Amino acid sequence: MYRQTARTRILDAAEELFSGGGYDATPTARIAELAGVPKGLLFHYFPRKIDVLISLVDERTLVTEEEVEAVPGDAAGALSRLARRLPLHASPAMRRILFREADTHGSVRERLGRLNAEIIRRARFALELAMPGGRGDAARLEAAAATFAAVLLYQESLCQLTGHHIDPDAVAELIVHALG
Amino acid sequence: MYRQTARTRILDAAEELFSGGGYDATPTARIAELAGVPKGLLFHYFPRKIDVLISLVDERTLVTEEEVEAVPGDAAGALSRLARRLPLHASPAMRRILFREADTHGSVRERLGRLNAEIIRRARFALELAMPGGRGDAARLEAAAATFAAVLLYQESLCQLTGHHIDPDAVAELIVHALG
Amino acid sequence: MYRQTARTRILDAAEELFSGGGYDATPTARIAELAGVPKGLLFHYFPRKIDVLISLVDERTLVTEEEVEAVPGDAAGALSRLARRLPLHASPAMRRILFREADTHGSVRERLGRLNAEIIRRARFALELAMPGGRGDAARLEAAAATFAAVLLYQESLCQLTGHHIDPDAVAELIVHALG
Amino acid sequence: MYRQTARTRILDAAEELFSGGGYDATPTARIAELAGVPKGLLFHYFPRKIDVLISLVDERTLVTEEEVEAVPGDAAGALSRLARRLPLHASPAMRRILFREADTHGSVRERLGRLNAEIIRRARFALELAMPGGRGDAARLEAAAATFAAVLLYQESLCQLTGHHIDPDAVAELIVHALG
DNA sequence: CATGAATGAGCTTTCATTCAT
DNA sequence: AATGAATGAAAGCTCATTCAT
Repeated sequence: MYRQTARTRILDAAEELFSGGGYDATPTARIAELAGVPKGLLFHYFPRKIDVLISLVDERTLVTEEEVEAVPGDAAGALSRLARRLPLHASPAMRRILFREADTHGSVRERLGRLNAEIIRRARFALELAMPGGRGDAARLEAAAATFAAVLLYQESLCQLTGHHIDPDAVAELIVHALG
Repeated sequence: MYRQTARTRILDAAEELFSGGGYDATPTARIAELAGVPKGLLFHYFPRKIDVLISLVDERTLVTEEEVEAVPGDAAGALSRLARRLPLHASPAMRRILFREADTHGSVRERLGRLNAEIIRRARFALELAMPGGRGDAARLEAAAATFAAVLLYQESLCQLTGHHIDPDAVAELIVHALG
Repeated sequence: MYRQTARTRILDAAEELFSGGGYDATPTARIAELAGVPKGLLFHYFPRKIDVLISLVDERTLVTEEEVEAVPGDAAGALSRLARRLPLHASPAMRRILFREADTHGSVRERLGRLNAEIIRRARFALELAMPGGRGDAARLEAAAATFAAVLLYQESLCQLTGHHIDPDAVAELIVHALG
Repeated sequence: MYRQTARTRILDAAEELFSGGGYDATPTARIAELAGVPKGLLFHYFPRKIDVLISLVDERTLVTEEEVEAVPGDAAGALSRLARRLPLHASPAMRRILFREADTHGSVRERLGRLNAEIIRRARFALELAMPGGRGDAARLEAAAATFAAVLLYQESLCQLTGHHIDPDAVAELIVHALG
């Protein structure tokens, strides 16, 4: 009746519900209901509840690790671009799931770790290329990259939890200035 | 039989278990068991499960908001000191609970919000006092304070989730350099 | 395993137990046990315990409100027939439940109210038709109908609670005589 | 601290709560709370919960069984007076308890049985004395007395449950007319 | 008498998961 | 693949009752 769409609709429903109320607080029955499929079918596609989360992260979250070109001399611009285009292909809902359920299952944690590493790598790359002459030692550069990654990763959560908004562009400019 | 200790032991047990497996994944029965009290007694002190979490945050978490002295000229030192002494009186376990269960209940979120605001306030204060002449505009100072707060708040989670360690002292030095 | 019978067996068991010990004093576990189904299945069909009672009243209690023919001149006979055939399709057990749990839930109360109204309507109809000339004013006729309804409704409870038996036929004859 | 009032206040509270929500639905804790006494004290005065109900019925319900004078010739008046002054000394709340909890415990049932018997006895007495010559045979007189008792006992419940009001005076007049 | 912490059996309800069709 | 009834362990919570002080 649903052909290949049943599985997709289950994942759609789970994405919405996990992102809203959290994995633990979402019964499989509600996922099936929202997906419009019978409860049994859910377990046909995903033998255990955790498999829904795992598949979600596996299939709807992609940390892009390809090389990026950087324009020497415009480190701030490169960081801003990084902020606007996280190396993460994922819907806002999936992002929330990724951060929220990081300790629910290893596969989620692993994905988040990869994302963090990739952001750091790119930030480091941008800063290195952009600041010729290697002013500022390696340790400071490392701290700068890690700081930028932390801000990017938690900016959204922080805003949601504390109401305090952080402007990534301002942080980018700040960091570049620190290394300039 | 337990005098005034039963309630305390329940909170002790909850602190340990919530910090370990999370609020949702911890049955009240296990809390009681670890506390060495009958299940019913838990509900004598805490009518609903969520009240255990609320009391924990209420009683074992204190965001200190008193004024702090700052030494003009040593902004990096002030930030380092802030990092080493968060304006938060709480055990490591309670800290984990605070960050992890922020979306489980409003009272937890509120406490985390207050903590964030207080860190930003102190960081701003330290930076303002330390950099005479007001070099660097207000917006940049604001970004610097918020960045430092984000790093302090999530440093521990980040390390736990991604394995990547951030050195707050290095970040402090970086930020001060940016405003210098 | 049970086909369409599981739900029926649950209602059967509930009917027996509610009628015996009362709604409040009957644990859902005993209903399931008597029905020979697992506890969980009861909540599959009836999400809350009260839904068992509501369904019971809804499905196993019918107040028939169709018109009735009355033989002019034989009011006592009509009332006796009314007593023997209450406009209520329900087992003796369901009758007991109806009277006993009237304040447990609105739906039970509503059903009992409808039954009372219907008995009064029929009694009035029988008396009106049977006594040509309208001897006895309207108020007396109304009191007669209400009295007969009260006796019919509570006759069984009264007997059970006080041990005192009332003969509806004698009351019918009495009432007709009063209006004669 | 309360001297002899504690026990009284417990009974007061129980009377209010039993009459409102019913015996089963009233926790002993709420009784103690409303009475303003600690839970333990309740069980000092009443070892089991049911003892509260029993004491209530024992002490706050009195079926008066003394002789009554009847005025020959005014049966309707005698019945009306009986309706207005039930041979029952009890608050409206206690009345509700008596009818509602009749199957909760034997002592309540017994009291209700005594009340019913006494009403029948008085109604019979009034009718016998008032109608000289013994018109109407004994069986009809018996039915008349029982009918009047049924109406008096359940009039209040009926009104509460079905919304239908019965006027005892009209029933009195009706019954007397039936025997006249 | 007075107190309220302590006790544990039992309650309703939830839920992931299985399985026959 | 599709269906939803079936299952039972476990959850949160209630409550009459006990008891040490």
